[in-house]
Amino acid sequence: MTATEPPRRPPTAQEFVLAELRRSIVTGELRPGEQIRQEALAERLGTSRVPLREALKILEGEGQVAYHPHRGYFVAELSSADLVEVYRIRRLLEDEAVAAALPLLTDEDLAALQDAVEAIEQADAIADIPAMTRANRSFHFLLIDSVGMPRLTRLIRQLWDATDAYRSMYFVEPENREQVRREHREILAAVTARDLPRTLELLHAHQDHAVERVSRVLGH
Amino acid sequence: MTATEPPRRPPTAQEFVLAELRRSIVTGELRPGEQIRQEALAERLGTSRVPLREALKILEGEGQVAYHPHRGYFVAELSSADLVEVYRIRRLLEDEAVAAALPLLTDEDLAALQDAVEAIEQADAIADIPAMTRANRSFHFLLIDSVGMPRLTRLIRQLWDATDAYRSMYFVEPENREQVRREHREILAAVTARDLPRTLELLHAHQDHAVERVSRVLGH
DNA sequence: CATCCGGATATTGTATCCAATCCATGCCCC
DNA sequence: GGGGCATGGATTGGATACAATATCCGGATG
Repeated sequence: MTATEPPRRPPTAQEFVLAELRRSIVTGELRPGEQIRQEALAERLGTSRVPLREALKILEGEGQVAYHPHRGYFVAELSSADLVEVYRIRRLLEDEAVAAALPLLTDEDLAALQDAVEAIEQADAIADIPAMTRANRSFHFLLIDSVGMPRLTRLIRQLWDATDAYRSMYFVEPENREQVRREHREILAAVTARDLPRTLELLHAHQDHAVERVSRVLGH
Repeated sequence: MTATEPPRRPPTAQEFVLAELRRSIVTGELRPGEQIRQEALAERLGTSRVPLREALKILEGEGQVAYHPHRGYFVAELSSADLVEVYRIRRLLEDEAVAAALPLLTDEDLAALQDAVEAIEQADAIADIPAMTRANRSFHFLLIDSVGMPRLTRLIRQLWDATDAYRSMYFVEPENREQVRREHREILAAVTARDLPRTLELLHAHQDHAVERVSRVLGH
C-alpha cells in the first residue's frame, strides 16, 4: 500500500476528478501534449470546472501537466532527454531506497512481493495492460515502502507517474511483457536472498531496458 | 535564476497569491502547523478565495502545505525525522547535480557565484535575514542550474522550500550567519579550482551543520 | 503577395452565492 | 459528575455567472 489511509468518508468531487485525471493520463486516454478542455471534460465527469481546475493545479505542482496562463493545461510530454533525466534521477533515489529497505523487509513483505510477481504474470497472460502497469508499480513500491521514508517514496512516485503513460504503450507488445515478467522473477530471487549488489545490478538492467523500449516508442 | 522566464504579461491574481504564499511560508509569517484561513487571507491579499485555493493546491502538490478535506490547509511541519530525510535526499540529488555541473561551469557562472557570495556577506553585515536566505539559495542553485537537468533542479528546489522556514530561523543568530558566510567562501574556492572531491566534502559539512542548527531550532 | 490590424469567438480567470461538513457549546440523561 | 447527543456558528466545497485574455479569421494596406 502507498501510505494512503482509507478514507471512510464519501470522496469529494475533486478527489474523484483527480483520480480520474491520473487514470486518464496513465492509460494514455489523455495523450501527451494534448490540451485539456476544461468545460468539456468537467461536463464529461459530471462536475463543474472548479474541482477540475483544483485537481489540475495539483498535477501542475507534481509536474504531470504543463500550465500556460490564459492558454490552458496540457498533458506533460517527455522528450528523449527528459526520459533519460527521469531515469537517471530514479536510479539515484531508488538505489538509496532499495539499499535501505532490503535489510528491513519482513517475511510478509516478501510474500507480498511474491503476490505482485504473480499478479504481473496473470495480467500478462490475459494481456490486461492497465493491470500489468498497476502490478508492476505495486512490485517496485512494495520494495521501497518499507523503508519508511515517505518523502523519498513520494518523489519516486512522481517520477514513475511521469513515465507511466509511455510504459503502458510498450506493454502492448507481448515480447516486452515477457521480458518484464522474467526480470521481476529474477529481482525477486535476488531480494529474497538479500543480495544487494545483485538486486541493484538487476534493477539497473531493468531500467536500462525500459529506457530503450520507451525511446523506441518516442521515436514512433 | 531558477529557470523562470520573465513573464512580460501582468501577473494573474493566482500567480501573485502563490508568490505571496511562498514568501509568507519562507519567512515564517505563516508558521509551520498553522491553519490557513481562506477567507481572511483572501481578503488580506485583495482577491477572492478561488485564486487562493488554486495556489494552495499547487503547494499541496509540492508538499508545502498539508490538506485535510473539509478541515483546511495547514502549513507543512517538519519533524526531526523529516528533516534528516530531506537532507539525506538533498545530498543524493545535489551531489549528482554538482558533479555534473562542475566541469560545465563557465567563467560567467563563476562570476555569478562570486556575486552571490558577496550578496551573502552584505546581507549578513546588515542582518537582513530574507536577503540572506535568498542569496544563499541563489548561490546553491547557480551551482546546479548550469547542468541543464530541469527536473532535477525542480526536485532540489522542492526540498529547499520544505526547509526554508527553518533556515530563516537560524539565520537570526549572528554566529550562524558567520559560519555560513565562511563556508560559502571555501566552497567557492573549491569550485573555482574545479576540485570535485573537495567541493563535495565542503558541501556535506555545510549540510551537516545546517541539520545540526535546524535540529536545535526544532527542539526549541 | 505578404503583413498588419481589428473584431468575433472560444477559452480561461475570478467573484459571488449556496450547500455540505466540521467543530464547539451546552443540554439532557444516566 | 461524566458521557452522549442535538444545535448553531464557522469554514470549506462546489456551482453559476461574469470578466479578462488569447486565438483565429477576414479585410485593409503597403
